Amino acid sequence: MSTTNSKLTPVEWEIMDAIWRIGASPSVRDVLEHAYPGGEKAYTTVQTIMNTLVKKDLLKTRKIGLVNFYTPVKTRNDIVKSEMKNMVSRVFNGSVPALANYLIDSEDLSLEEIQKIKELLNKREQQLKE
Amino acid sequence: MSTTNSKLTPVEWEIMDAIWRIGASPSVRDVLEHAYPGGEKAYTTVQTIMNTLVKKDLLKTRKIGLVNFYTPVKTRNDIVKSEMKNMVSRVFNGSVPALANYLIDSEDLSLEEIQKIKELLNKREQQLKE
DNA sequence: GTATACTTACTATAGATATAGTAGATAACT
DNA sequence: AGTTATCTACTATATCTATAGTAAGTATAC
Repeated sequence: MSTTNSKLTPVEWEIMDAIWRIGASPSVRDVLEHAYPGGEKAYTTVQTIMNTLVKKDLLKTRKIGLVNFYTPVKTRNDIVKSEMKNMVSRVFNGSVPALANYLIDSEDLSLEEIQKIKELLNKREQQLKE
Repeated sequence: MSTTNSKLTPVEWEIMDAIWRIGASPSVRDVLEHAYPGGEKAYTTVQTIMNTLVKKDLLKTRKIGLVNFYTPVKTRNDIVKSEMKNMVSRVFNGSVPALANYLIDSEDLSLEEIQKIKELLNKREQQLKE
């Protein structure tokens, strides 16, 4: 329920994404290697960001030996959901069809993509009709 | 073309939205009255934000007498487009159908909404088939 | 024509963001 | 056991965000 809306900054997204992708409880080192294999950020930078994510209640730590392991508190889908909700309410006045309308008009969808989306809609429609 | 991606903060959105709604070249006072009729923010706060929007190239000013009038440089749709592009690439791996899939699964669309969206898709499909 | 109101430009400040360094503890190699 | 690497905790700093105050100029209203 109470999604406790802590918006994620771009870098925080990057790091959360790495953690979700890893799919376990990685250490700072693990995240660093997955997210920035070319050394794009310093170890301590990643560490700091991960700790602010703990503060924001998006990660939990458990220490084993001297190493901290970070576990996501929320699923990616939880966060996506709240970002989308936010977007829809802020930008499309709360209307999903308005968003759909925008997408259909503005992104150039191919015929295949349109087809795919229609199938998804049909499937959903069937589900609803029970 | 070159959307010069300056992300808008929440308050900046609020204010830009007011300006777009007003639909002309409002002054600080105009915006204040439309966006915060209950005096939720100080005049100078709005003024400051509008000036940072000028710095970010989202507004242009023209002074008449001693009053500045602010004109949007971009349409709301321009900004929405770049935010959506951002969202899609960051969150849905660049795939609009993935977003569609998410929406169809997670927001509870009514049968009518589904119907409406299918119509939009059909229309678009027709257009494409020429 | 002086007091009042409104506007701008500039300044201030608390908090967040992004980035990273340093010190001290621990483990690991030789 | 001494050197080296690794990890945490803490600190530092520049920039941005959100908010607003102040000073000084210009109109307006008696």
